[in-house]
Amino acid sequence: MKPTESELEILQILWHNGPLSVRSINDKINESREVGYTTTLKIMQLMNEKGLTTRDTSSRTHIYQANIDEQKTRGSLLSDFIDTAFRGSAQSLVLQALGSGNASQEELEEIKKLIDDLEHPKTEQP
Amino acid sequence: MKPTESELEILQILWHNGPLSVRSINDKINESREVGYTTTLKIMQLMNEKGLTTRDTSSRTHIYQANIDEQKTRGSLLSDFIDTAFRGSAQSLVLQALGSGNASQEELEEIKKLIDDLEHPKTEQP
DNA sequence: TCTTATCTACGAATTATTTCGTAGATAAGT
DNA sequence: ACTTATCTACGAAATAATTCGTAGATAAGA
Repeated sequence: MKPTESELEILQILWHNGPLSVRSINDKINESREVGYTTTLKIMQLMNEKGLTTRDTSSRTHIYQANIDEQKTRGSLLSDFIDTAFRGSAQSLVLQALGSGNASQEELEEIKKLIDDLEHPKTEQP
Repeated sequence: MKPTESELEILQILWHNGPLSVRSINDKINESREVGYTTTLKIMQLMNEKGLTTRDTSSRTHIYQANIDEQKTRGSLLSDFIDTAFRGSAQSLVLQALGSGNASQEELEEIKKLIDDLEHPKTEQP
């Protein structure tokens, strides 16, 4: 259920580039680190068995696509991470993330807006 | 340099309970999951070799204490996590963390305050 | 004292993940 | 047609992390 590091790396690529061949994904990975083609192939075959991806095998070159939702996956990875690294406190995590100067002025504004929305929820529109 | 899951679990216990024996730590771990005593012992011996902890061996029962800083460790785990799970965007992480209803009213207020401080930095007090 | 409990050290088995070589099939290029 | 490149599948080695059994030393309890 929880993707490994390598699997997550591939999922990110699929989420942001749509369905791709093993070759394309391996090329993208190799932009940042060196990995053999068959390594990537193997991992993607395993991902498929696990249901993390689906693939189109109608042509010789198989085309893979993500089969789990980006938001949901991020969500469960995050709550896992909050538990193990921040002892369950989302607040500590947010304070640390913002405190270390990781966000720009505009981003901070957006976050404030989100908080306001959360604090004063509007009734749903029809 | 980067602690494993088990190591992090132990570090959390040390950070929040001060120097402890292997027995104490193993007891604490067993409150949530079952693990043999020598397993914990082994991991702590490895942690010591890696410099994650120091220990007092003056009595037969060795007393371990954390040798890396909680804030710094959290910080580097977090930036790692933001890179791998949120493609480098601290903003996305914060929005997700707050959006999923993980924070209380008071926590949201505190976060807003922090943002205000970040946006309007005061000159340092002497 | 002697028996039992507790502790460390060590080595090795187990499990999970990543890595890649080789073989066989198909397609592309000449 | 034939030679080369590309693709999948498979198996197995390499690496990393966790798990625990056993042995020997020391302390505690009867």
